[in-house]
Amino acid sequence: MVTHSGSKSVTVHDVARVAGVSKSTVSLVLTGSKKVSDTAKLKVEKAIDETGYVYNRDAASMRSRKSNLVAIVINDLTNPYSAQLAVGLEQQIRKMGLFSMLVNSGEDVETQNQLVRNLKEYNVAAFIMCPAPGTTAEWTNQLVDQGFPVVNIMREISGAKVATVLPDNFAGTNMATQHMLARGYRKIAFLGGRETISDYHQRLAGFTEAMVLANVPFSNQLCIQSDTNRNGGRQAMTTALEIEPELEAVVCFSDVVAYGAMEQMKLAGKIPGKDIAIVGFDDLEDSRLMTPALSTVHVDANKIGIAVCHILSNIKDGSRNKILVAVDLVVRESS
Amino acid sequence: MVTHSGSKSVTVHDVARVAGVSKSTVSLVLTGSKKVSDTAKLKVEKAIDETGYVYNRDAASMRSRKSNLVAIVINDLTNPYSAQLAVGLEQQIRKMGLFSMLVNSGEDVETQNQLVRNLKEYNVAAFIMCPAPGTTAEWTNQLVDQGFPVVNIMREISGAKVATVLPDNFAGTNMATQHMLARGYRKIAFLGGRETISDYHQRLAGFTEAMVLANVPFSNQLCIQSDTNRNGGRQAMTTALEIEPELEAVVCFSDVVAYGAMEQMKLAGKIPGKDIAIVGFDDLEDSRLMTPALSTVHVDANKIGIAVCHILSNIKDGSRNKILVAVDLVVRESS
DNA sequence: ATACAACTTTGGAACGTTCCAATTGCGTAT
DNA sequence: ATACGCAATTGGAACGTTCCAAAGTTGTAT
Repeated sequence: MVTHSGSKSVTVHDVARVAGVSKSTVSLVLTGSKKVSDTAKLKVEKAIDETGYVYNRDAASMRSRKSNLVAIVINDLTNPYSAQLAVGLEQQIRKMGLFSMLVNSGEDVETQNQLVRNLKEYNVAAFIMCPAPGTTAEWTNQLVDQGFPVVNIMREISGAKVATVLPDNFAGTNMATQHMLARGYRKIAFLGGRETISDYHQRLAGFTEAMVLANVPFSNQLCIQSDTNRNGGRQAMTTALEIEPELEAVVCFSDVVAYGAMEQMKLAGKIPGKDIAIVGFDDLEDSRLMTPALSTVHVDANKIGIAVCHILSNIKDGSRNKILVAVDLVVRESS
Repeated sequence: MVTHSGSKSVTVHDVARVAGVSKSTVSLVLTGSKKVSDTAKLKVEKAIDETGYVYNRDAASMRSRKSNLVAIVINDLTNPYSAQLAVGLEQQIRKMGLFSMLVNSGEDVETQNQLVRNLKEYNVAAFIMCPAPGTTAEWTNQLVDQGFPVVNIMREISGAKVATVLPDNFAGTNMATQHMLARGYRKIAFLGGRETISDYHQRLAGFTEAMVLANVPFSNQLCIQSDTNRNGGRQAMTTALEIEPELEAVVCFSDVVAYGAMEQMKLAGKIPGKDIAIVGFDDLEDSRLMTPALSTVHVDANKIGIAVCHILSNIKDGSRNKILVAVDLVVRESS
């Protein structure tokens, strides 16, 4: 409980006195009201400069019962894609004239619970959440029922009465897999991800549908779950090569998993992009700098930010729409 | 300016009525005062549960002129080390019973300016800043003079009257370089970083001192500046090999730069850790998963968090102490 | 029983803003 | 000149909390 700034602060009263108007007029200027004369506005602005006044949002938010503080609750900031997404969201939200704060749940549902409990006390205007695994529909709905606008991103919680913005996971892996098939590969594995995360199912489905439609036989054994980090990618690749030594291509759950898989491929004496084709998902900055440059499904963080803001600006409680953000396949050297 | 939660909220008055005590007593319980009887405390806590009361920090913060909201202003969240640092800081701050919010300046001093201006309005208790390039001492001092506790991290601004927490940059590269020298290498380059960032000088100094003390001649030409990202590492490595084709070892400004350098080495037909030894700085998660696993200077994000919190808890304005956080050399396969 | 200290509890004022209803100012039509 | 409408301005109340000084409740020593 650190003490706040020092000195007695400058208030609207002080500004009013200096400007020679009433505090109400100052308030009107501050809130950008149309019904204040230009002369008054000028006087007030001058007085604000002279006095070094700083707006007190706590007081404003308490009186007006409004807030322009949006909380972004991210599942894991150390995941490069999450970080990229967070940055994109932040920018879009600021463009809307709102202010965003970021907190990190670290994929821990209890931490997430704590954070949200605290954030409620800070009177946030809305929650943008990438929910930690284990987040229930009940919990989410409770938050909504308390009157907080909530938008979920990246992960879907079935039964939750919230708007959700997702990349088109199905289309992404579907395109990627079709691309591999078009290249003539038949022995294809799907690496990484876990059943506990909603997007896993969608990405896996995109893969299997492409395989089935192309009449290519494949084994569920070659759909290998793993942690969604570099190490997970290595393990999944190891397993894949044990099961199918003649593997021709892999479709990965994410770029980070692909990085691990490429690493492991090299250790096994296979050259990625030559002996085994590989494609990722996310299109991280690093992916075009890999050797070989990684083909991947590009997900535009800004588009997600825009979609979220769109929902935010015309939210009504109970709106449960789902927005799929289009993705593109970016073909590079690895496939 | 999104509208806040819906319904009329439950206040201390409501809790007081249900508990059968006065609002003052409720307030005492909420603030964890010692001078309230156990029976009263129990009644109040029960009433809080029953009514679903949520604390209104805006009101509290306005009246008490205190805040427990700490702003962490990060230079670039998409940089993995910054992200790791941010997460570590967040955890430590929460352990102190404070709440932290994260914002990202994206290395842009104008954005940083905007963010801080906004954050002041939110009555933050303190700023923890990794200042964007171009942040001046005047600007920083102004913030301090306005009464805000400020702690700078990672980057030092000369002339700024603020506490600063830094990894021991000099010792880090010094150890790393000594390690290379002990391995018998003599043709050593220092790759990455830019003069515009304060820690560049310290890390470079650690390198040159080790070289000089060992009586190893070296050329400034082999201290090659670059962007501190993967691409920068590639470019720096390219230049290094042009200047000195017989290069034996490289000390890198950061792990990310080292990643790029390793990439480029491979493209040039050199095997990292075998043909050319390489050491990084930061010790990112990924570094031990590289092939070869990257030797690096380990900087403990939690230690930095702890140091920051230490400063925060006994800050007095004008305190200008500088804390160097100890670092360790982690030797892996790459050297 | 009374006095006193120590501990608990309490109502009213205050924090800085916005909302509201009322008032002022001003130009135009009567 | 008077009345009217419209725009601009204004003082007081209110938001939900904490602070403060005063009052109430104990328990113990006289």
